[in-house]
Amino acid sequence: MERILQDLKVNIHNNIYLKDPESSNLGKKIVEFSILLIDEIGFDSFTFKKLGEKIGSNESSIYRYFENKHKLLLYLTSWYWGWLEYQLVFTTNSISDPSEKLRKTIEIVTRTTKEDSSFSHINEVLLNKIVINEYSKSYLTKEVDKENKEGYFSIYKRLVNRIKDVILEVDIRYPFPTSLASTITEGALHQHFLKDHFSSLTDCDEKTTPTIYFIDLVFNSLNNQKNG
Amino acid sequence: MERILQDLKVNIHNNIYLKDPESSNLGKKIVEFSILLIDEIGFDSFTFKKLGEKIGSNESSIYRYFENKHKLLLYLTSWYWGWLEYQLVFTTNSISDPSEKLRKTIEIVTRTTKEDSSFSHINEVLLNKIVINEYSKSYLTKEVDKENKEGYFSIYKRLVNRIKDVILEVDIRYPFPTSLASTITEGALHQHFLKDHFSSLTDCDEKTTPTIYFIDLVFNSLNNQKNG
DNA sequence: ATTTATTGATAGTAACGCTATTATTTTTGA
DNA sequence: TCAAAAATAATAGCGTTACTATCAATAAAT
Repeated sequence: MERILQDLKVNIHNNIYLKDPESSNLGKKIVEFSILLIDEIGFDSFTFKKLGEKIGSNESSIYRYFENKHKLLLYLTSWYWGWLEYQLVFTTNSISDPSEKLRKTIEIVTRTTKEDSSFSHINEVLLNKIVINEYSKSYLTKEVDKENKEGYFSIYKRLVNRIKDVILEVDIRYPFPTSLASTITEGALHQHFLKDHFSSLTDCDEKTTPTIYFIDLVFNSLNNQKNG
Repeated sequence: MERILQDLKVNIHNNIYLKDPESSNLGKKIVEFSILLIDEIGFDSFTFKKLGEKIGSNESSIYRYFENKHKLLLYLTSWYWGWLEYQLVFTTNSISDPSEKLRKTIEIVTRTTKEDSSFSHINEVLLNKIVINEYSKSYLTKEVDKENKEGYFSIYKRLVNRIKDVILEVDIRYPFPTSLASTITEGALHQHFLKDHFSSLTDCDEKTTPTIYFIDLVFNSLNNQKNG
């Protein structure tokens, strides 16, 4: 799997970028260092000018790859969800027992990324932190419907859909599989955020992980006689 | 209750504003029209200059009430959570049956605000929409820890804590009452957002409300023999 | 009626979010 | 290997944002 992941190129909707950042050294540096800089100063203070200074390149050159920092965030988060999706598919497709498969699925989606899988220039640990802290900002905009129609969120949607399918494999009669899938995905990010900044709003910590919480939550709702 | 709510003044941490907007006509106009304008153009495009034009007042005057638009958002969302908390307390404190109390609590927290309770100058219907679309932006910042220490999120935290207490009244042995409470609160906003913009990521719609989904989710987890 | 507080008007500044133009370097492919 | 093409860098510029400062005009309070 490690090898497969290393050779993998996440397929990102090509309207998100003006020029494919994977197609050049500068492009890769933009991606690599934008992750470091966004993690460091936050997306709100992040600018292409600062990024340019960081990589010894010019602001105007960065604009040839991405229209604006919003599109760059869409790129980074799409990459993250695509990467998670691959992990999900490769890890769970050999599991035949539906409950075991769901358990593993929840684990992959809700766990913290602990080590940089050395995927070339992309630091997945920091990218995971960025997704926790900034992902919501990519869709909480006035342009969300237009961008959704353009397909900018399709990888994320496909991921949530996969989770929904795994849920239904365990309990075909559960009435809210899609909402449960989106609750797990978004809720896990939220519990991680709370763990780091609002510990009084979560039971999760290093020991009681979001994974444990969500596995309990999900399996309590499935195969429950109340359904149907 | 209507009367009580009309006379109510939500108690907002006084470092959020420079001058209490409730203390003057201009202050009330700032609050009233900022809700309309943020709903109209979104928080990202919202500026004090535009608000000034809208209310026929000067940008610099608005700056005498709020340091910046971030603080104004904190004010509006704090007000919203305080208002919700009052509804919660007044509606549920007479309910003695814990399950019934929890059911009502979930309903209040997860439902859409349908009519403007004519609370003076504040349009709660639009404010509810603003909370759905913008609340995350108030805490997904680099300053969150400092602002949390200052107490800017205390109303929200108190609300989630109340929900946690109601959960524990139903099932004292449930191991994740705080996470469940924060999942309901944040998750409801998210499901409403999905319903409006990503219908393929939720089972909720006009008929199947977030309330129905969360009541099912919560009660499936409580009084479950697996606990303890 | 006059001090005091509030609001408005104007100006200014640094940074942001770009776009345009031209110069320089790097790549390529004939 | 040389010339054309492509990519990058440098510079400038423009409108807007996010303020701060100053001073004038009004309104409120004593």
